[in-house]
Amino acid sequence: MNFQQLRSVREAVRQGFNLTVVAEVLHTSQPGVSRQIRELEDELGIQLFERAGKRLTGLTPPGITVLPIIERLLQEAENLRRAGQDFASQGRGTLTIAATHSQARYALPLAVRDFSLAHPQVALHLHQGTPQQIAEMLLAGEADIGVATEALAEYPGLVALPCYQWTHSVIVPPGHPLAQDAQRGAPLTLARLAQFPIITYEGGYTGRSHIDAAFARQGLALNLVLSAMDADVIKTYVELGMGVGIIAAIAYDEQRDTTLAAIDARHLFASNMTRLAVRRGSFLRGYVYEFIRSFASPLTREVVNRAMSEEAGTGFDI
Amino acid sequence: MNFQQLRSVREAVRQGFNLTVVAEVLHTSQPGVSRQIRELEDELGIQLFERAGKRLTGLTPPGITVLPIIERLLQEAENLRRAGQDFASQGRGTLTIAATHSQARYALPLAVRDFSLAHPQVALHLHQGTPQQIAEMLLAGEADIGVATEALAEYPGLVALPCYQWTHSVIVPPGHPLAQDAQRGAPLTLARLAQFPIITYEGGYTGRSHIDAAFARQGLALNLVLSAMDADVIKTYVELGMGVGIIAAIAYDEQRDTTLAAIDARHLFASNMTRLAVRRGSFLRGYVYEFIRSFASPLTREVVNRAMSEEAGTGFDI
DNA sequence: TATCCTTACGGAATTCGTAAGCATG
DNA sequence: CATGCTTACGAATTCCGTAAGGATA
Repeated sequence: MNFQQLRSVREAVRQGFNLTVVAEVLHTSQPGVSRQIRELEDELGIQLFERAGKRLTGLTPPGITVLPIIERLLQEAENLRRAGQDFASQGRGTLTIAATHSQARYALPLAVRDFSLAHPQVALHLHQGTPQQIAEMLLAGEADIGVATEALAEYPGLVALPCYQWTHSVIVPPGHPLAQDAQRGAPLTLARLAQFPIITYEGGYTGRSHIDAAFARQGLALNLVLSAMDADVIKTYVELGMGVGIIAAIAYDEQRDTTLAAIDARHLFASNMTRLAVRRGSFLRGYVYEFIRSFASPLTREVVNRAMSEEAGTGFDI
Repeated sequence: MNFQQLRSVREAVRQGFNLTVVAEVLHTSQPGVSRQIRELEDELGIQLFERAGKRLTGLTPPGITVLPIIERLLQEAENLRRAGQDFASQGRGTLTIAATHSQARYALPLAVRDFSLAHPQVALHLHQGTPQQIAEMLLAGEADIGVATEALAEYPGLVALPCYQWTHSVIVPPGHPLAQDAQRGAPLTLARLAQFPIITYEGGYTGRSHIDAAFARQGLALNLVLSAMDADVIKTYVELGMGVGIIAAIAYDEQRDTTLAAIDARHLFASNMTRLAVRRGSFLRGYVYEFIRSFASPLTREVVNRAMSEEAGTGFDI
């Protein structure tokens, strides 16, 4: 039994049982892969793959049982290598953060700047994507840390840690009827909001689910004129007068956004929990803990380790 | 990175950093072991072992961090092999049970007989030892299942499952004053018991702790004339009139033990919980689950799996 | 001085890629 | 007939054990 055999099996499953592709991915020859798999099957005494003639078509029941063990083995091997690097490279290394636009733009900058000052030797990579893409990157080991408000807590392969809570704000051009309401001290209601065309986040992004839920609960129709993946785009169209924006409160900056007025809307929509996730079972290099800590100070090394060793919870957004 | 390197490191720690011994244990040459370790250190880029001159003296901090990862890797490799055997050998195989004398003699026989009838292809091994030895055997992978009343729940590396509760009985020769008390209907008390020389289990065995605790709680001195590791020995000396025996109630059989009288003592001593333990993270072959089930029917495969995936509890005897 | 680890070296075994063969959609 | 897996074979590499060397308790 050796690691190359295990890699071949794992990759064969990932690549849809096409050994030619596996060989390319593993930078080796196709007969080599074929042999690795056969040798492992022989040593274990079981067929791992269903075969239609010569082609592999899927996993056998033993293969299904054994695959998780193989994946754990390979992950631990990866952990070993990382642990080595962590000690050997005295701070040098790479930190890959996968985040949604909102997080990358409004929540992460301070922590990222501080980290990069404290660890000039660490190359930072900031990837953007949907919450689902972020989760996939973490699971594939392509990112060390994921940050998003949605979805992360629903993957059992990930450990999602609550970072901070935030609420929505409504943004309008100055002089907009809603701005006048606010100046008169009239509290904003969903019914009033429903009278205007709305611009907000794409479905599945940045607390959009809570917006839909609030309108649905009161039986109101959301007159959505435009949806976008980030607050900057939303702001632009609100400035153009296309409608009323609903964005994360943290995305509005009074100093900078002088062409817009913000109205607090925390009483209208359920609050959101932004979570930071890592892959369950990963070895985290020392500076990864430090980044997490500087992003969300309650998340000490101990807290993170405890969460990682706990059983996968039910995990849904608050 | 390969498994032989990992085995060498693990064994070096286990054998007290003596590579000559490691080589013997691994059936290879000493320079081979030396090289395996050096190569792994080179590949990981860190020293795993402290060296005084040429001799290894202990683990470095990186070594301490990395050792648990190595142990997990090797255990998963073992799991993989076992899973293979489980499918390949269609029922054939080996089941090693480590138990205390009491369990082997009084609790296990029925389950063992049933199992051996149901699985004639499985070679059964019944090892006897102290609870500590049983735990060590499980941790070392030398036994599949451990059964004991003491200690097992205190090892975080083990998963201990409660099987059944039992209490103590007092045994005396017929005609003994205590037997006469019982015939008159006078309930047995600790104070009365303290008037006689006592024969019971060795410290650390079969509920002995609860016996000591009961006497201590009432400020009574236990007049221990003899202690033994198993009920059969105790019975023998009670028959000889050397003293009053305190044994597990299950160890007295009215049919067989005609030369002795038993007096229920469940009201005097805290009841005991016999536990079955397996190593945390082990792959259990199908028939292992079946044996567990037949020994303690509430312990279904699902119950066992759930317990194994739970976090290590505080774990002390009830 | 006995124990224990490292280095050096040569033979053996393993490993791997290329080329050819064969089955299947 | 193109795709995809297996078999065959030879070269290169790796692996491992023996023998010798050196440091330490």
